Amino acid sequence: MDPNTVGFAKHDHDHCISDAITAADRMCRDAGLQLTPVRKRALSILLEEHRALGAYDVLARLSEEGFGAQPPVAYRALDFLTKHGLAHKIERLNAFIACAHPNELHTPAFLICTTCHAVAEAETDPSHSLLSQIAETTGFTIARAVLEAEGTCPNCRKKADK
Amino acid sequence: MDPNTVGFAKHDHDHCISDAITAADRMCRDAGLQLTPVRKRALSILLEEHRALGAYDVLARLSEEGFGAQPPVAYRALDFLTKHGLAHKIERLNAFIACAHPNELHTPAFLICTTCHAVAEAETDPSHSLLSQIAETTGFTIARAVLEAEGTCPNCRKKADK
DNA sequence: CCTCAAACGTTATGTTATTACATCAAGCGC
DNA sequence: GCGCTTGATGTAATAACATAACGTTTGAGG
Repeated sequence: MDPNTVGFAKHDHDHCISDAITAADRMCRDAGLQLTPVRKRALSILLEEHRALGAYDVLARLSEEGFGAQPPVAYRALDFLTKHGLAHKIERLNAFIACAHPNELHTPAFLICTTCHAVAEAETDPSHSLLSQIAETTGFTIARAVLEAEGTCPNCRKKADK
Repeated sequence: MDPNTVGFAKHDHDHCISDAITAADRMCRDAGLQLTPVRKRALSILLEEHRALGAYDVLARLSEEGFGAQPPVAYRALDFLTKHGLAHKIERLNAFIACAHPNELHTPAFLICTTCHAVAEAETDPSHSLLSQIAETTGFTIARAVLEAEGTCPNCRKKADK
């Protein structure tokens, strides 16, 4: 995909990467968390794409750069990032993506384009969310939600219409 | 879990299995689909539980009964069932569950109890669903959606409160 | 300096899923 | 009936995703 799209819209990608790293640094400092070299590098690898990368894709990049070459190296870094809201796992793809809205407390929804494989993170309104309604009527207590949609992004749809 | 619960409420389970098989039979006949022995048996295996079973769990049961013992045997049967709305894949669990509302066109939402591992299928209102709102504002065309919530079911919550 | 906890590395293994190819049976035109 | 195609099944092999277990390193705090 075009690396200059996010949320299916153009933007300054280099800038968005460095901003995100800076924000992650501050967030971790404030929270007393260690954004170690592997973790930071894993995050920046994810940030370089607006699509989801498999753990082994990330691992390959990390090991090229002198980090460990075994799966736990990648999984531990990705666990850290997802645990602290710096990245998300896309269950449908068994893959990971950098969080587009760190700092904010959120239940993200993902839009996965099956044509160009871009993944956009959309904010949801927790108050009248689908799932909280269901939870209310059934008495189920939600701890974590997965909201993922597959389909065609606006860019790919335009191209297909031609 | 108690096999007599679904949607976290008691019901006549034997009856619900045979009803579902009958409905599947008719549906396939009407649609010109072949509900072959492996496929029918895979469906009934899923129906015996109100939790999600891994493909290899289903495979083990099938091979015990004289069907093939290799992964594609289970995956093909499960693909058929999910493709035609007789079962669903729970992405969070990499596992499969019989559909609780076959025939009806639906975008199901799943409530996964992390204590007893029961999985309930809830119907969603497609009209003011979260995701269709997002789709509208972004121009994304949704082909398929995954809605899954993890948490505590009413039964387990009651027990925990004691 | 010592201890503890967290991070990191590696080996080994477990779990989930697919590719590729052979066989078999039903439907169909001739 | 014969040969063709199509869809279903079976098997072997492998790919892709993920974790367990254990040793080493590092840095903070007593």
